[in-house]
Amino acid sequence: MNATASSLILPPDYFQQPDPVFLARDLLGKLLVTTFDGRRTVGRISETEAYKAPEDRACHAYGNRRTARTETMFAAGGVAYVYLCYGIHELFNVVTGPADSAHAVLIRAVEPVAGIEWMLQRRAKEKLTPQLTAGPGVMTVALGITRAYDGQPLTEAKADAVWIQEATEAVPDQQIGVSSRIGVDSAGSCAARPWRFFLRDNPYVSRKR
DNA sequence: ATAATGATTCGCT
DNA sequence: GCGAATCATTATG
Repeated sequence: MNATASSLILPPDYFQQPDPVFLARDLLGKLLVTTFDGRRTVGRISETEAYKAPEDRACHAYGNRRTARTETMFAAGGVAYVYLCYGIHELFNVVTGPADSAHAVLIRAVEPVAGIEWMLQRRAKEKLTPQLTAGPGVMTVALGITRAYDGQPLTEAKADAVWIQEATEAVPDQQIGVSSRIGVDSAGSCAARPWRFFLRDNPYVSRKR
C-alpha cells in the first residue's frame, strides 16, 4: 500500500489496550479496509459490541474456556476472530487485550465509504441501502471477509488483508448510542450489560430487537 | 458417534 | 412480527 495507509493504520499497541468495552466505543468512526481479490473496500465502523472473558457469559471464551475455536481470542490484540454463526453467517471480531486475555470486539455494521460497487456485487444487490452492510453477517459478505481470515493480523496494509485506519474525523460523545447487546438473551445477568455501541442517526446500524 | 445450540438473515404474513 | 434455513462447534454417551 501507500505511505498514507501505513501512517493511518492502527498498530498492535492500540488493540492490546486492556478494556474491550473502551475499544468497542473507540473503534466507532474508524475505517475498516479490506483488499481481497484486488478489490479495495472501505467501511466506516458504525456499530460494535464488546465481549470480555472470563466473566462475560455471552463470550465464547466464558470462564476462559480454551477450545479449537476460541483459541484465536486468546492471542494478543490485533488479529481477526471470524466464526460461523447459525450455520450460515460469518461474524468478524477484532481480538483485543494482551495475550491470554480472550477479549474481542464484534463489528456489527459499517457505513460504505469506498468500493461500494464490489460490496453490491458480493451481496448480489443493485442498489445501495442500509441492508447492504447493517448487520454482522451481511457486513462480512460485503467486505469479502471469510473464516479463512480467522487469526490473521489486522495491522498490515497489503494485498489480501484487512486492517483498520484512524478515523478521518473524531466522533463526538453525543453522537454515540449505547445499549445492551443483541442476540445474547441466554447470557443471564450479562445480557443486560450496556456493551453495544453505535453511531446515532446513522442509517447503517442494525435494528434493535 | 450423536444431539443440542447459536454474537443471524430473509421471505412471507 | 414469525419462523425456517443450515452447520460448525461443543458437550455428552
